Amino acid sequence: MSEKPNPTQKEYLILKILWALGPSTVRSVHEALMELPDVKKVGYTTTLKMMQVMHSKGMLDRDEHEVSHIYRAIISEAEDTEKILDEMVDRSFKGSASKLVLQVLGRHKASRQELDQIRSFLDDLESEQDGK
Amino acid sequence: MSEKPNPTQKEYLILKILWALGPSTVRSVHEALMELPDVKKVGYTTTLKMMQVMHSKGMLDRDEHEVSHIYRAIISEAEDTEKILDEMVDRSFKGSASKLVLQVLGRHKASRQELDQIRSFLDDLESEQDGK
DNA sequence: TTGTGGGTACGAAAAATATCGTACATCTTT
DNA sequence: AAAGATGTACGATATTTTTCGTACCCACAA
Repeated sequence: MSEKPNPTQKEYLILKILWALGPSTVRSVHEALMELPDVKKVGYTTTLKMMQVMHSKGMLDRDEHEVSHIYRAIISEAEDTEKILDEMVDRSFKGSASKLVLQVLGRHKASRQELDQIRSFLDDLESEQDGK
Repeated sequence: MSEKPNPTQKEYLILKILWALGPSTVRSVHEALMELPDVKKVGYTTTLKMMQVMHSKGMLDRDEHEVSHIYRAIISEAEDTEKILDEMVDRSFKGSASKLVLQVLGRHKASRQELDQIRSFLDDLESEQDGK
């Protein structure tokens, strides 16, 4: 029964803005959208309609109490990230999370503090594995 | 005039199959596609056309030397993964690769060997930082 | 020679997305 | 009260994506 059509690319753009801004009016989203480089400029009603459709698809929630409605993404950025990461570990890294970790660390320099933080997290994981 | 329209969801499905199978004929891709759970069954010519369109969009490359052409994805799975990961670190984790690492490790259990592997990678990074 | 079983190409219809015009309602300011 | 500035709603149109039907090609078996 549940068909969950993932957001299209344009819809995803709106989601990202909503995640960045938090619950917002169509106006704010529209303006933020128009400021993004590389996005075609469209009229206000286009963004409005877009968000109305997303709402009817159950992607956005909205508070109609105020004159100008406040929209919020139903799926959180964290959930979205998690989903993508999980899928990536499975598919691209054949279930090996460490491969992904290595790749990420190789490409993005982390500070000494961050590295230490990871290290102590590893410690925790290991002692957990050793069985309490 | 390079407009790089990312693959749509259906197109992405085909890319994933191509990554999994390696260069293949439309027939193979179509069959693999039909075996996937949760995907609507469509006719062979649909998959064919889909791949022809992707080819004309420059997403797929093909060897027409043989009767039945062999298609391959132009962007590699690794490049795709990298792109997504980079974007994710920037946007979701505000540039902090370690946050992403922590989240991944927290959700996918890694073996002792894997953890050690990460650890030694961290060592390398640090000694690099300390200056040779 | 006449199927039959692959294949490709491709126009066109169907379906889904994206864009906009216009009608309407509410405030605020003149 | 009329004019502006903002907003929502929503039908229509435009554009893209997805799905097929059909025409054709070539090899091979009957």
